Amino acid sequence: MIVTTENFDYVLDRLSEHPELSIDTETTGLRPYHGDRLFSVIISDGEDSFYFNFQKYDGVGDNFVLDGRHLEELNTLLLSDDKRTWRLQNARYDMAILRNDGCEIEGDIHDLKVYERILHNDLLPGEYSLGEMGAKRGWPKDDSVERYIDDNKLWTEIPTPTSKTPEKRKHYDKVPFDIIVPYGERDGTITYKIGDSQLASLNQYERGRLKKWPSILQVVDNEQQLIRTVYEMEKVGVCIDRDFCERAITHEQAKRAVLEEEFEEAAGEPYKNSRPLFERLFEDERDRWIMGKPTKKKQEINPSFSSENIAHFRNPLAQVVMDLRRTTSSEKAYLEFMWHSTEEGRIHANFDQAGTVTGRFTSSKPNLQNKKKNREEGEVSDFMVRRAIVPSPGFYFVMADYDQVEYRIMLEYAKAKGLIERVLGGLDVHQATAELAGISRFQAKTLNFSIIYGSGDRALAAKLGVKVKEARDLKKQIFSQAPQIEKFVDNVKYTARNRKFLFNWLGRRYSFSNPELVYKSPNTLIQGSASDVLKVAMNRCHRYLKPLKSRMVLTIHDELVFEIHHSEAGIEEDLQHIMVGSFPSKLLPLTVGVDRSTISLADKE
DNA sequence: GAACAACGCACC
DNA sequence: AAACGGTGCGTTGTTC
Repeated sequence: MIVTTENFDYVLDRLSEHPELSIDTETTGLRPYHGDRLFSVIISDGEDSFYFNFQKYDGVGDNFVLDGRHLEELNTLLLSDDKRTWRLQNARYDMAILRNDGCEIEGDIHDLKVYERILHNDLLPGEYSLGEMGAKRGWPKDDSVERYIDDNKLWTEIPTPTSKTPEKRKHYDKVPFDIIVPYGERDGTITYKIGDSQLASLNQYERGRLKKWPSILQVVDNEQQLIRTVYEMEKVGVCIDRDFCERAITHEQAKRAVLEEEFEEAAGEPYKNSRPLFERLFEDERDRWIMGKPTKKKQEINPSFSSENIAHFRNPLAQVVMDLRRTTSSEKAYLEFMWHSTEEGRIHANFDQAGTVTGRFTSSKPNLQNKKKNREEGEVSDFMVRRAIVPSPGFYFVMADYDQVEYRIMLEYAKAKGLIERVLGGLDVHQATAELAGISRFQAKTLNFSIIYGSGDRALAAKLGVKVKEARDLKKQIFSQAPQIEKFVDNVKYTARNRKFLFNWLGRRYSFSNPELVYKSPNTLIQGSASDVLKVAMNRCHRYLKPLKSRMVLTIHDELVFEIHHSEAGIEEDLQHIMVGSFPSKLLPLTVGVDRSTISLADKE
């Protein structure tokens, strides 16, 4: 029902009785950190959906339009009870939007996507939307608003500096009242009902759980806390050195212009990153082409023109292509930073804790987890992408990362005594493998990765640059010295194949209903275990930092980045300690390396 | 013309 | 017997 100025108090009273409510907002756009605002709030109690409208419409009576004072009142409901559970889809988004109007939610957050990942971790990426999750449970998708926007072209195409395809911004606030209201109310009801269904599934899991299996409730707990942790982290964001970006863009563009000219001169046509073009260009050295894998749809096998492969071409244009790809990608990264930064020069990227099967985060808009590190010597250029991210004034960066966390967790799982002893003695894990098996560190490292990634002998041989048989022998050699590793991998696969699911140390569940994908199970288990170590650590660090000025700003799979306030210098030791303690190891404790980085620009001057 | 597939490249 | 894991985002060419 629509909330009016007349029934407002009654509705608020009624809602305040409920320990569980769903909440959703309709907004002017999808960018809460770039000025988008809510124009309605929908709250459901399982029986009814209440549409709070804050926008004027032609032909809609004034009593249907609530104002700032109503929103303030509504906020008292949001804040009233820290025991209430709020159900939301993509909670951090609505929380950020609500904050723009001075509203904050107290209590527990039941995020549908987060729950769905924990409970039914075998859906396709697109199936964690409200529409799909509802449709799966028998409540068909309502696309009336999307359709209206499309049919009436209620969107604007905004050109972006990083892409040829413009961004399509939809104007939800232009959708007529009588179309948006039932749609909003329905979404509210479905949000509530999906929440019910998820709680039922959770109870079922717990009832069917055997004593020896870890409880999925630990994962639920940790993920629930994590929503607030990530919310705060996104709110802080990171500081961008925009002057640096601008200089870097000029630099990269100049470089690109020279290279493009060079390319066109030699090739006789403008540069394009195109397979057919490369096939023509490098025609006369077919003998050096590396063929790829058969494609999914058609059984085609195409040559690969990746930089790794064309590096061995005779034609000097190969180098130009490599340089061009590198330059454009750097240029894009800086442009992306400029595009996503706010007027204050900050980026509030999106960190999705439910974005992956294993439990890892994804990062987008922009993705801050794939920015170039420039670790090779001689690769030092005047500009490095990560240098565009700087500490806020008054802070310095601390980057804390787990040392070879996945391999260490595997040793712990496998109880690989010989290797563990060597690592405890101070060797890094690859060196330990090398010494135990009597091979080079490079060979050991490659092999370790192949175990963790579940790669076959052929892929391993390709990486090592040897024959398949030699790769197989090398593997045998290591397994004979560290039989527990082989046993661990076999056991995991055996369980995945026969029981069809696995738990990691915290209780996260992984399905393996498709036997063809069982080879991934050791990787899933190890990668996922490491991801939960980091997620536990994130909550603990966040709690530790709460009374302080210092804060967590980034999470990159096995690394946390903090801004430490100068007045709190030294607390990185505590954070390191918290991170180490977040995995309950019995044989091989994790270790965490800490790097301190540049003081902020403002402090330098 | 939009949607999809395939690829390339950055990260862990 | 054999399968190299998990991501986001850009371009290009193909298909509907």
